[in-house]
Amino acid sequence: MPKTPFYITTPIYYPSGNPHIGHCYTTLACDCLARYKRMQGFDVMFLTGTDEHGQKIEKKANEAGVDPKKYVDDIVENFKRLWERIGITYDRFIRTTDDYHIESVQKIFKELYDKGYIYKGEYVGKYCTPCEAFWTDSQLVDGKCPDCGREVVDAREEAYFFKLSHFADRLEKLLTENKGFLEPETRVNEMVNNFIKPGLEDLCVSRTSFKWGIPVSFDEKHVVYVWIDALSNYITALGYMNDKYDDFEKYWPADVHMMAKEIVRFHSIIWPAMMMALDLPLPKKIYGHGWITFNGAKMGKSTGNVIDPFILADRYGVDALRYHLLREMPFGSDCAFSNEIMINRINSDLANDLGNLVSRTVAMVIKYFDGTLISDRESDKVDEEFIGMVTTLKARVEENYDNFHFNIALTEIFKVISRANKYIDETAPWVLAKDESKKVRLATVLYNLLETIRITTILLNPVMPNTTPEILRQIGADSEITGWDSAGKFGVLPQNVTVLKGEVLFPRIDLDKEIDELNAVLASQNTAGTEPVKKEIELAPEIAIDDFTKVELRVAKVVACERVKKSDKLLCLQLDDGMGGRQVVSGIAKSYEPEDLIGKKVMLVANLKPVKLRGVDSFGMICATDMPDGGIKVIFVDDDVEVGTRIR
RNA sequence: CGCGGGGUGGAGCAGCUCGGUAGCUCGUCGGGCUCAUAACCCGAAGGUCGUAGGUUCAAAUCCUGCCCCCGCAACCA
Repeated sequence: MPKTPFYITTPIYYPSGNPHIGHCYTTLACDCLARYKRMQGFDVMFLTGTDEHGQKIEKKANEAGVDPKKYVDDIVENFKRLWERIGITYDRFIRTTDDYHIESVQKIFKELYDKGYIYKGEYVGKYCTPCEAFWTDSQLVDGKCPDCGREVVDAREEAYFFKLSHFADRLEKLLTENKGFLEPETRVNEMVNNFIKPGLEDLCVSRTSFKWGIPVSFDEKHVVYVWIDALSNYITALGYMNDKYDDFEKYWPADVHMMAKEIVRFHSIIWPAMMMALDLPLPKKIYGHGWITFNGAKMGKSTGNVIDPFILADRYGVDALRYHLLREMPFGSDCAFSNEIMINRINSDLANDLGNLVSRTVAMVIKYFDGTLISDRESDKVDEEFIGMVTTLKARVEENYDNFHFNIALTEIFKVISRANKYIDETAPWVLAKDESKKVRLATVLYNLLETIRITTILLNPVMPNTTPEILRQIGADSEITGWDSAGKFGVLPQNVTVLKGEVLFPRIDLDKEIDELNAVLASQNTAGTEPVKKEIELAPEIAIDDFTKVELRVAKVVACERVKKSDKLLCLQLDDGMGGRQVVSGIAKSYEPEDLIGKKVMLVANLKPVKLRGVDSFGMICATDMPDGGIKVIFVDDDVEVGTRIR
């Protein structure tokens, strides 16, 4: 009987910078699922890869003075190195710069065009030259570039559009009626209310403003923009419209696309619409997990809180890292990461409970039976409840693995491990050992413990694939009795099993000492990183003095200030500018209360063209800086300076 | 009135659908055990279940108002 296919994907990651622990979770979750499904006997296809095109990479490569392909080649190697380091068993790695992918994307684009789902459109006056960006009508803010606020020009730029709007009804139906298509379910409302109900706009799917992308085959001045290029990877990697592979029929539709929550939107709206347009089956499930946060902030390079997964794996072991991430991340929400949490988790679960259980059990078999149990058995009433809990564990674990509740599956497993430790106390083998007539009973107790270890270890294998074989070796479990199915049966180990003393599986970590050492490591990294950081500051093009004097900066005093209604970020300030006063709206409400500003003197850009923000007129702007933590600091002027004074 | 999630002992969470002893993990304190990685087992302390009302014999759980936090959307000129 052929195995049932199971297709699982991570997003393809954007190699504009090196991978960090945030990337690890998604990939680990997929890896765990892939290993689990393989053990169950599925024919698994586990795909990951990199999304290598786009303006940002083109720009970074230019800055680095290298060819974009060369630039991504190096970073992609780092991704692959990390996956190897943490034991990721992907079956296929796709790069959007791979020839077969390029070929397929061009064909897909053409197909969509031929079917009428892609059409050539044209903008008038919606191109921001400095930003090199196109904007649709609704994206413009008061007719200006939403990124930089500058005027957009009437460039008649052409671009191809995908008829996303055409699929709005079907998408809404898909999201709301097909329970389980998008999980966690809370995302469904977000998508429907925020994107579909307000009206889906057609999607711009080509660019002429940069070259680092896949050319549109029938119109070579365009390159395919990220949506069709990147999302298609899930089918091109199977050989859809190319000859490189021939797995599309076998694996499509995907069983699950796994990803972090911020890209759920693209996968639950644009991607299914593309499938609909191509008349292909829809993926079975989109799953958006939470973020790993550090002091409440998302893990990422920009916030400077990156925890190097290589360092963690080196210090604590790959399996400890895998276990920690999968154990801590709850379904649907974020999980806080800190070294302290991780060390405590490793100590209490892995060292104290699991490692110690194996250690003490094996030690007793060696001590009381020279390593080989006798075959006679004598059960007792206390065994029943315990064994019952162990035999039913597999079903509970499967249910949770299947639903990506890795944390709950692990909790269930460790409940049993904990119960086993208690069982030792209840049966007190060291007491039995003193009485020769209790020898059979003693063997029974130890056998029950070994079986419990065997079963829990098998169930832990997808999460801790490096350590579990060693545990099984220590308890004398041959490979024939470590299959997934055997985790549902109690009594599989030979009655006269022989155990082996092994290394300590998970050494306890001294928390205080370890934190000190980690801080030292981080400090040295930070010092090492200081120089390059300085170099990365990129100045805007040089200007002449008269360019600067075009900007009229004047001192103004805040006389009144209030929040702008229905806005989180905007304050409306009444300024005394020495020329009759004016109103300015400023996006600083997250960092300042209105009363913080009243009476203060600020720098006013006095000759800025007025705009309307959230319906409120703003005549100029006040100068402020962005802080690294996302806050804003207004630049205040010394109180001695007269209102209205020109600044230069 | 944009949509949604949440506020439970020191920390992190469960319980809320189907009202009735507030449970788990970590931490703290005390005890037990000695097979084991100073681990393991037991016990204790510690909670106005955000807040104000309402329904009820009875509310963490149902209803209403309010406060606060978070995500998505909008908004930084």
